[in-house]
Amino acid sequence: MSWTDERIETLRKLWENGLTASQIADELGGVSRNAVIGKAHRLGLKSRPSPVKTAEDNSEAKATPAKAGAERTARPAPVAKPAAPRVPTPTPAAKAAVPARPSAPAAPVSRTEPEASASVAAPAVPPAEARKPDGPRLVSIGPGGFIRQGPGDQQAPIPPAPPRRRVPAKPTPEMADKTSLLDLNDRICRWPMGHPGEPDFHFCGEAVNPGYPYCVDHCGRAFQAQLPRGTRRPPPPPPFGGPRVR
DNA sequence: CCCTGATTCGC
DNA sequence: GCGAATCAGG
Repeated sequence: MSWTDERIETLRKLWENGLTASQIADELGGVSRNAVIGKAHRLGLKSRPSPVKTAEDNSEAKATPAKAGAERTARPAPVAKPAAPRVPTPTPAAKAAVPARPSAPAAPVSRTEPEASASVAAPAVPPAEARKPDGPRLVSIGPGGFIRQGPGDQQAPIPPAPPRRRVPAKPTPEMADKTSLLDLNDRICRWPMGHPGEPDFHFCGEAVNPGYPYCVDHCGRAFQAQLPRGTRRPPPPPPFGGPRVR
């Protein structure tokens, strides 16, 4: 597959949005993570916190001859590589294929800049009960606070891990008016609707509550007032009948 | 092991 | 220019 203007633009956007190279590769489809990184560098997009130390800010680096030899300026032994066509690992099925990883330690929030980052970054996926805006019951009672549910009361089953998509997301008619990952900017609500990987996964798309990454409605869901100190929260139901009383 | 981005270098 | 191979840190 070639780098059309469109694909390059997508790459740019996603890269600057803080998505990982793998995610971008998935999104584009037909390219590898390496291809994305390579292209990004060629485009001059580089520089994002890399796990690998680039700058030799170590003063000892110069002072250590042995280390200097291992430096990548001169590659030691390129050597002949016989037949080692790297097996591209067909489909590691049990991987999450989310556009914006919920678990995101990669939370792009901290990627760009501590300050203005909050608005641009893809958000962590909100608590499960909040993902269904039309759901009747709210279980969250505030930041970090959740009412324990009884055993028979569980609601979110196991999210089956969708396989990684190696094919470009086809714009379907019914998705035409939905807000896709690519449509996100700091002015529209990025509240996820549905689950990443589902065919109709999209984002809210309303105008944001100024200063927040969500619209007014979803700000209300994302940022719930803390209960006053000393407020007793309803005790969780004892598991399986609770402790024996004697 | 998995992931990440960076770099090199044959094509 | 492209991207697989490789490196190196987390």
